[in-house]
Amino acid sequence: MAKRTQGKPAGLSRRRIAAAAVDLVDREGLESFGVRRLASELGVDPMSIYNHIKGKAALLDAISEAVLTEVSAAAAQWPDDWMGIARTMARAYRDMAIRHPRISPLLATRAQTSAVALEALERLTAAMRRAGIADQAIADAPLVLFGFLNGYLLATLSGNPGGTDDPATGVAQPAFDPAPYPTLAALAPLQAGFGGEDEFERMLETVLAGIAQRAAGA
Amino acid sequence: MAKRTQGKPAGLSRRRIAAAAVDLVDREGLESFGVRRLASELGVDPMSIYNHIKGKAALLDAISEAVLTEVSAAAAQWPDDWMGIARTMARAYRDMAIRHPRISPLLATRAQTSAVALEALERLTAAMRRAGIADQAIADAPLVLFGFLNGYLLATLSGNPGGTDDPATGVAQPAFDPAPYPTLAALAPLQAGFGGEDEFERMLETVLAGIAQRAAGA
DNA sequence: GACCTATATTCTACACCGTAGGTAATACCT
DNA sequence: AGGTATTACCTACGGTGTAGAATATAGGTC
Repeated sequence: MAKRTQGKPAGLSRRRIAAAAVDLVDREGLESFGVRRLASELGVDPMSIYNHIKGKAALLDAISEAVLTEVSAAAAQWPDDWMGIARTMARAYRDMAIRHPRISPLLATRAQTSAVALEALERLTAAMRRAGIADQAIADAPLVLFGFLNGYLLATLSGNPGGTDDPATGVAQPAFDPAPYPTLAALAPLQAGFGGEDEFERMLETVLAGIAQRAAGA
Repeated sequence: MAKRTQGKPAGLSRRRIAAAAVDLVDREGLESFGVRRLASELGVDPMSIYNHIKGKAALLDAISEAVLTEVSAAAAQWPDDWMGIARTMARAYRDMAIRHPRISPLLATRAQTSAVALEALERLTAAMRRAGIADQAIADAPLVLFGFLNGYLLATLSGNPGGTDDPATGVAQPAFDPAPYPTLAALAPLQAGFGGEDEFERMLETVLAGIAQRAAGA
């Protein structure tokens, strides 16, 4: 009966589990992700994971934390002006989301209170204060910026503006009847770069312009 | 053996199922929602639902569609100017999200290609064209606006900016160590109305200002 | 009215899920 | 060397989505 291998160390750790979970979700998506799939990926009993992470919800938190850490690590040095900081943060955030398109919905859904997130917000708001902007405008800015980022990335990374297109060929198909929506149909060609870098930069500048205008006391 | 009641009509329909699903998610949340729960709510066998809606994914689509219809029905009459239309749409969208806070994550996550959604976008973009705005700015506007709306509502409706507060008393608790984040700590009082109407109006105007500035050819 | 067919409903069954509770083997500290 | 805490595993329970088959009603055709 001494067939068991129970106590033998499997080298599990919160870090290793989180890394494997990120990989697994990247490969197979959030839908099919689960404790048991992850355990079999790690060659381990499902229950072993519970010694390091309390449950599935905590597992998802660990995934969020792991990819968020990538974001703050991305920018080696930060600009001094608040707009530069905001731009750098937004781009690093988008780069991460593109690296992990199936994880980014998690970030948008779950409240962000981790240390890395708070550090980033502290950096941005401190720079805005240095620039002499009104406190209320500063307090509002992060929610406007990250609200937009989350919503925009959610929209562009999972689906497209009506219809399926082939990511390989990049050929978009309208997939809606153009007759009742003449303006949308006319505008469709301009949405060719949906989710692309140029589009992102345009929209980011649009949002930053709004924040800047309010910062200027408009 | 003639105890079965199988063929007896239960009065199911796509509409009735969707309405019950909306009610159920409103009451008990998305986490616990499922085909079986919904079926027992309707006093019906789980598989009966499949005669009207193909599966769980289609069920979630039906929920989205149902609440989206509320949005377009909300505005009795629309302004003529594009900013007025955008404001009206944004407010109706927020009202719906507040009525169904546990459903709104669904809208942000799933691509919106339903007729009601397209109609709304057609109305907005047509008004912008009438105002003589450059096509690229028009084409970008909906994604900026609804990106922000989805991200903002996601953030405000499920959780708050770091820490739990009691919705009854409305007393917010920072719940993060203020020492490493002096600016955030100083700004915390200004986030008292987190998720409130005043805050929403300020941020909506911020985003609209950005769109307007680009519309003006900046 | 009598028959036939399409459709709505239910039943059964399967593979999977998250996780509570209990047990064994190792690692670490004294 | 001995004792304890940690790590890992096993078993089991109640839940899930849904494929497949059985059955009773509704509606059209003669």
